[in-house]
Amino acid sequence: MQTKEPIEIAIIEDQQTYGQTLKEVINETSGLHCSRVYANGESAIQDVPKRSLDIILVDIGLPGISGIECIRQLKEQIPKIQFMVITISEDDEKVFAALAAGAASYLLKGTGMAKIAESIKELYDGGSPMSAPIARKLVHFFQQSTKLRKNPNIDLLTKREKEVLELLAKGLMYKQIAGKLFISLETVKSHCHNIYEKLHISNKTEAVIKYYKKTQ
Amino acid sequence: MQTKEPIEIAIIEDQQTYGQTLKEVINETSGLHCSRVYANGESAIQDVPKRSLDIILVDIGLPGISGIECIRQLKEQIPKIQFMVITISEDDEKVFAALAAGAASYLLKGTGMAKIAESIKELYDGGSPMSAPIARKLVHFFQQSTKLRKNPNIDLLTKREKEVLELLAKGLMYKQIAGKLFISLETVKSHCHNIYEKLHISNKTEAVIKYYKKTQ
DNA sequence: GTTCTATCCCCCATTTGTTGGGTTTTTATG
DNA sequence: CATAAAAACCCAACAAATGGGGGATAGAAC
Repeated sequence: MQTKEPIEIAIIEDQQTYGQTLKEVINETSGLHCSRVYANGESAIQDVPKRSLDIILVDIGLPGISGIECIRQLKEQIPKIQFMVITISEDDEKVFAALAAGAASYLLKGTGMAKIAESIKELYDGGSPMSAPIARKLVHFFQQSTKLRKNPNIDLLTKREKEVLELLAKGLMYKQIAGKLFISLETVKSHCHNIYEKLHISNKTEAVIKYYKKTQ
Repeated sequence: MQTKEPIEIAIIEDQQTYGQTLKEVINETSGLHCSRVYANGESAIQDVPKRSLDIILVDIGLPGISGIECIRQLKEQIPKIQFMVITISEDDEKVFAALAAGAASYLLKGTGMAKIAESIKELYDGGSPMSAPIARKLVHFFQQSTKLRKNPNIDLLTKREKEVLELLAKGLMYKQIAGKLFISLETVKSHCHNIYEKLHISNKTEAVIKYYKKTQ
């Protein structure tokens, strides 16, 4: 069981002490192996493509090129490498930028070393370990982005009208909607007319815009 | 330290044995207290508003009203209650529906009891504990939803065509676009025709949809 | 019983999309 | 620089889709 290949790890961290500690802890953990600690993004971008790595731990507050930019570039070149951010900053902007850049895990500094080692394994096994507040941020983001009910007008629509709106938003023509709902073209027109009135708009395009805007 | 109020928990779970085990484990954990196990969504919806609860664990595969619907209704009535889904299903549809309905935590059945107890505390403290594959799904969703700006077709558009598309996406009519860009209606038509061809679509509405799909 | 919803119909104007021309300006490139 | 290609612009005529204004009917909901 101990004989299989260890997970190959590198670290990008400008604070020598912390980076060194991380490296030591990783190398003391069975199944994990860390060969390199890069002190900045530039050297990592230079060197990483020459190595065969599974996971890279990145601090995002680096001098010079930011950890986020570093992830973006390396992820594009070598998509199979997974990135774990380990940092102090937990402001939304950084978190979302890091994830958008390709990070799959985000831990706050302060996380215990044992937990970090465990998280590395979890990441390798297809998870996305997050510190508690980060996970919550993600869930919030998701909930916002799916919350369709921001538009109070939309509640004024009847069931049927909502159905029609959905289909409009898929790009169907009146004729196709009629076919799909087994009603006549005239009925579709009526429904749309009512929809437009209730939403205070005047055509299909605006309806679609309204529909997609609320999904923001 | 042990003197503060315990976290008040209820469970919605149709499988008696599992529900009972959960309850017992919770009540054996210091700081946690579970008074009720509801066997279905209906009874929970009836009774929960009368209690003062912090967290509800929900199985989504319930007879009758689904756990997801149950969360939606209760969350609307009492937003401060936090929901933790504990279920076997890990298909995207269920996961996303549950989170959209208001769940803040999602664990797969199979998670150890100790881990569940720990996760309850984490949830109460503002985290969003997720089983590994669920967390990864969320991250993927996020990355997709921010990344879709890679519609290669859109790069085929000329500068002017992009301008026109922008205005289409704002809901302007051809006539208005013509006015705004100081060109004739016929020119707008031409541009649109070319846009539709390049994007492999056939009308304004689809253009707007494509536009909004890529930008967010 | 009145109101709301869903369905259908007609007529007519407007908007949009297609086809098939053009001209001029800009850009690329040999 | 010359010239070809691409982009931006314009026109017309027609077809299709859309939107507005009238209706009307049946059934459900209140």
